[in-house]
Amino acid sequence: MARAREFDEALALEKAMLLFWERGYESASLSDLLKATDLSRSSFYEAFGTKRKLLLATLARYVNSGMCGLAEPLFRDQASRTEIEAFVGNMIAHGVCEHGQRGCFVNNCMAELAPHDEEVLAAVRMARQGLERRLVQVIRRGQKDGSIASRESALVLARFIGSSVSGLNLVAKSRPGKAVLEDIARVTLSVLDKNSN
Amino acid sequence: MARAREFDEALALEKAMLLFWERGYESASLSDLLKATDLSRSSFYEAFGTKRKLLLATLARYVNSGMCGLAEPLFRDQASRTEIEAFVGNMIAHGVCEHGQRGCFVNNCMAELAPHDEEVLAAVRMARQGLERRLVQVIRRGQKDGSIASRESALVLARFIGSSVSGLNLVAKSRPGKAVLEDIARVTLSVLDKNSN
DNA sequence: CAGATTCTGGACCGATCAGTCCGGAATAAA
DNA sequence: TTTATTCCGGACTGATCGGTCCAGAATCTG
Repeated sequence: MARAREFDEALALEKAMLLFWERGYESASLSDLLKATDLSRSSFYEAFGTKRKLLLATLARYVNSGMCGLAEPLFRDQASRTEIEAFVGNMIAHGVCEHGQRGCFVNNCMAELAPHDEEVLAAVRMARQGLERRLVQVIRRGQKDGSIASRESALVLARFIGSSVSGLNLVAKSRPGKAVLEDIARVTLSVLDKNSN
Repeated sequence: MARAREFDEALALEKAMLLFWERGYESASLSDLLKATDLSRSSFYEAFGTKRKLLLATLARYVNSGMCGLAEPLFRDQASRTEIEAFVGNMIAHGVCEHGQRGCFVNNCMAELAPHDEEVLAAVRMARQGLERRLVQVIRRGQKDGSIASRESALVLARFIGSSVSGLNLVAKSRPGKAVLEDIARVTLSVLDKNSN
């Protein structure tokens, strides 16, 4: 009866996400988005509604893909301290790769839009909370198996790690070099040590 | 001979900075800037050139005002651990105040513009470097007077503190509440402790 | 094939963007 | 007052913004 859709909506969503991620929301224009997704104007609006709705959609995609895999170690079974270190390692690797200046998409949205957009703020909060909850589980496991100190509660440590990783991602945008990021990560992780002196 | 300038350029610069700080660069339109500075279009261009030049000028102003006073404790004579704590305390206070969603102007510029604007990147790097250098001095003093552990070099600790404060400022944009920020700050500062277990 | 449906390129919309320019009002010194 | 200088409101530019709409091409079922 009807003509079949000829473009891959999921793929277009990902392409759009990459553009928002790289350029931010405001400075990614509609023409940029059309070029990146290779969609016609009509198909674009048919598929995604408005630019703003598309942003929310890409944000959701990013979050429930585990930050595009960067947070994958944390979601392994039996994840403990080793996986936290792998997670932080992923952040460093991403921070020095060819697209390192992108940082973390959630953080970018938080910085650019959260202060003036309630909906984005809510989405970003959910994302942060999701990561924090998982970090609490992993840290708790680490505290049980002895790889992580118990002098601070798992919740407090999770918040600290979450904040530190955000800082790391942000600092990476000034391209300070891998060694600097590794120094920061090392000190950050030392907080988890049982004996740090 | 000539008519005297009737507006306060320094004041206008500050007003413009506040607008950029709150709204970011892209979404602060020229009309917004004119309204905020209370300048006519002509006077604006006469005084500041382009919007972009104005941004650089406000960024410079912010930096060499010591982040609008937030970093003031660090620049006191004999500054040591206490002043680092005061600095972090200022960040928290700023993060929960009525304009808390502004975060740090340098960080905002870094997040929004540094990846695609070489000049902003350079300015941001200079700013970060300035803070880092001062932190090194202060930490070194702390290590001498015994208030800060020496297991890590002053430079590494300075980078860690700098990154952590950036993270704190960023996290504050999601308005997590003062208690959360204080938890994060406490753990961050515990890295400076001689015995943290 | 016919008919139904959907795709797509591009014209078009009003609004806004950053930036330029001019002419008259205001203000000064001489 | 004359003259020089600056200030400023507002008209104006070309470009671009996000978003709508339509006509025709393409693709399907029957």
